[in-house]
Amino acid sequence: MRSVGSRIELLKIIAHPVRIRILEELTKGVKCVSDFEEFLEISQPNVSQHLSLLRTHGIIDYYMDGRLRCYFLRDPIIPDIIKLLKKDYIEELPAPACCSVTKKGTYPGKRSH
Amino acid sequence: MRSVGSRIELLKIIAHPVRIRILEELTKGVKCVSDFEEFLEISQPNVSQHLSLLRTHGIIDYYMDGRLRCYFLRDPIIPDIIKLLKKDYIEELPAPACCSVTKKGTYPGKRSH
DNA sequence: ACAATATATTCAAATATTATTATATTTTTA
DNA sequence: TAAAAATATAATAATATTTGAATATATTGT
Repeated sequence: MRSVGSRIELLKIIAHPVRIRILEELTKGVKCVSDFEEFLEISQPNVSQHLSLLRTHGIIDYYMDGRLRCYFLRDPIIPDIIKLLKKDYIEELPAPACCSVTKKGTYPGKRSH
Repeated sequence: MRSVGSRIELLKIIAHPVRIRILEELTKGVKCVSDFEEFLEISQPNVSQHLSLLRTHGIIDYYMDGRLRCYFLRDPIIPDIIKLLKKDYIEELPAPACCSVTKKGTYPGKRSH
């Protein structure tokens, strides 16, 4: 099992608009570099850089098909994260009851309300 | 509903070891700054900076209790993310069938395997 | 073998993030 | 009302991230 620490590292890596779009596409199926180049509208070297970063972190991998590199998802947490990013939340979390006590909050003075 | 773009921004903000620990604690309940100072073992200004960042992004908020600031969770996605970070995945995603066709992949040449 | 295609790597510049130090603000107690 | 406690803000320095430009590599077609 991966540690929470390495999961945070993973979050950091994927928390980028281009990389999320790459991963979103890969949840749908295999794609090669020039497929991405087309719909991401960024330069080929930049696409490669993002793919490379994702790959060195074990998030994606590829196989060769002629001179194409066909990328695919490897880390099973990705589809769950993508799903979560699209999940609809209606409200904020309920505010805690006023003046609940924090660790230090056996505060001697008067409470302000 | 929040856009996927703003959710990516949120990911970026929370993808930091200290901030995840703060949020993890807040899923358990209200905490004040000096509570964090204690168990995070970082300086008070640094705690405040992290809290401030989380607050300006609407992820957490606080109420006053005397001179204490009692912080609590606001964004309902946080508990779900924390849960996901701790979720146990046994294997990698299944590799796609060899040589499946990408958009450009009606490749005329021989396949390398 | 040579040209073309698909992709990767390297370097540098611009920008963003992080932690530290010093100082300020606010509320409460004496 | 002055001191203290709790917390915030600002400025800085160190570091990391991001992109762009140029170049390199690898595979296939001729």
